[in-house]
Amino acid sequence: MKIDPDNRADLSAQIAEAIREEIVAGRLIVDERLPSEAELADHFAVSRPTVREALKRLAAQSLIRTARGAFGGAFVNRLSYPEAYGQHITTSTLLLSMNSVSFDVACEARYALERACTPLAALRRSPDTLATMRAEIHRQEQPGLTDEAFCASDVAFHRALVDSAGNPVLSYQLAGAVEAMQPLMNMITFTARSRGAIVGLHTRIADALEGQAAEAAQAALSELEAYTLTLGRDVMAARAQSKG
Amino acid sequence: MKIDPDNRADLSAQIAEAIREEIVAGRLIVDERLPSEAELADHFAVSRPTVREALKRLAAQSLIRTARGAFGGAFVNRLSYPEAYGQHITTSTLLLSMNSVSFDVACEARYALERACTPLAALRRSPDTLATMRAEIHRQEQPGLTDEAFCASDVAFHRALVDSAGNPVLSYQLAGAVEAMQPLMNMITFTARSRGAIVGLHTRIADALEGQAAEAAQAALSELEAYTLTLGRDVMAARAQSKG
DNA sequence: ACGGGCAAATTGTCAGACATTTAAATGTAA
DNA sequence: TTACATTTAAATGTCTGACAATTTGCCCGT
Repeated sequence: MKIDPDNRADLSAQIAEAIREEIVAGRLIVDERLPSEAELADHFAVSRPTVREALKRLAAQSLIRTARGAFGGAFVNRLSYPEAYGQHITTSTLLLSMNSVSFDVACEARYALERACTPLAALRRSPDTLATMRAEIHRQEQPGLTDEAFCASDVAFHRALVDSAGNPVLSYQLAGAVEAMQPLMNMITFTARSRGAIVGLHTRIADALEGQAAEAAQAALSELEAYTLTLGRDVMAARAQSKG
Repeated sequence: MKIDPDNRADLSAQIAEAIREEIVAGRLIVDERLPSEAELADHFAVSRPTVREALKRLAAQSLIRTARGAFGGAFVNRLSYPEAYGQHITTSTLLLSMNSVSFDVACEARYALERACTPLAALRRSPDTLATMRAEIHRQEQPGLTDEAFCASDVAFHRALVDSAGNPVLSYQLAGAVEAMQPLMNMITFTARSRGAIVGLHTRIADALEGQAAEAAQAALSELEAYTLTLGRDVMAARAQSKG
């Protein structure tokens, strides 16, 4: 575990990278304790603040956790699903918002990925995820719901759909796609008419999954994609017009 | 932008979180300059090293970049696709390796996601991505190839397949699934016979995409999934036996 | 045997200083 | 006037040393 003495990059970045490689390569295993900050400073021939900056970088990525006190220190962290979810969603959301990704492209990606789940979801859907979908549909039928709350419920419905596939890796990968769309969806004004159409398609999807009809679920999902696309395009067109 | 004075968590973590929220909410926009470290230290009533630790946390997530010198400082970073790719891949790889995800589950997720790409890939495949797939197939036919190099080429082939869909958001989301499988795939010993079978299926996929036959591509992909699964299960069974 | 307090180890935070880098401002010469 | 060299100011990068807060284990007295 060494750093390049004539590298001009930040020492703390180099040290963080060196330790990260040890973790990724499996030479530092989960729950293993790293040397103390003083020992690391000695090893890399830098000061303690520099080591600390490196450790904070790793902590920000959930690669390590720290504990104070005797027998405390920095430990290799077991990356949990919730932590990974959070990081993935933050990154995906920022990637979309900062790179002016079009509504069309984001929408296409999201629905393509969701369609990938439907065969598995139809096979394995549980009473639990079905109940969640029904509950969200019911929420979406409430007339007093704000657009934002409607969107949030929409995300919850789609997450339940993805979770129905019963594959945590799939759920993790799709969390980014589904959640990252929310800011874009939030720009849409949902009329009573469009809400009705969406709720109808959600119901068709839930019914299809309950009846284990993968094809029907995919068809409804595709219709929902087409409908969402028209809603999004209307918003974008209106925005473009008000700008120009 | 404030921090809770009676929060027992690390000050640097609180400060990083406060700034991150400003960025995610869009109140700090891309390329905007943050106050200098001294000013931030003053604002949050902490010392400069504490502020620096917070900034390093944000830098580790590519949320900010720093520049030295006059008119330097910390700037909100535009999250680029390559940066997001890297973070996503690291997180996905560690998530799989640290949570003892079974070969079956990872394999199922990966191929389900790839199948989601094939309709779009058949529609939009470019000469460029087709050439990449052909080149990787050719590489995979070389007899002297190590198992590791074969795996790396396999990943490159599948990435080209995903990129064929021409949707950068889709490519980004799938990068994690495809790359994170590599360590698991690296445990497999590829015999000449199994390599031949895989190359054959790769060729069928490339041919199908070139002929814009989405159905045929999906069928070949499903066969590849089934074959990969048997290879993986053999390895896992052998491992379990040597252990017990 | 049990509980309380003490010591040690470790991270968290602070203060101040110096080094390094960068770009703008300034000065100088052709 | 223009081009180039120098100075200067501002900012991050790094170091040193110190103290605070926290946690654990151990010793000691009851």
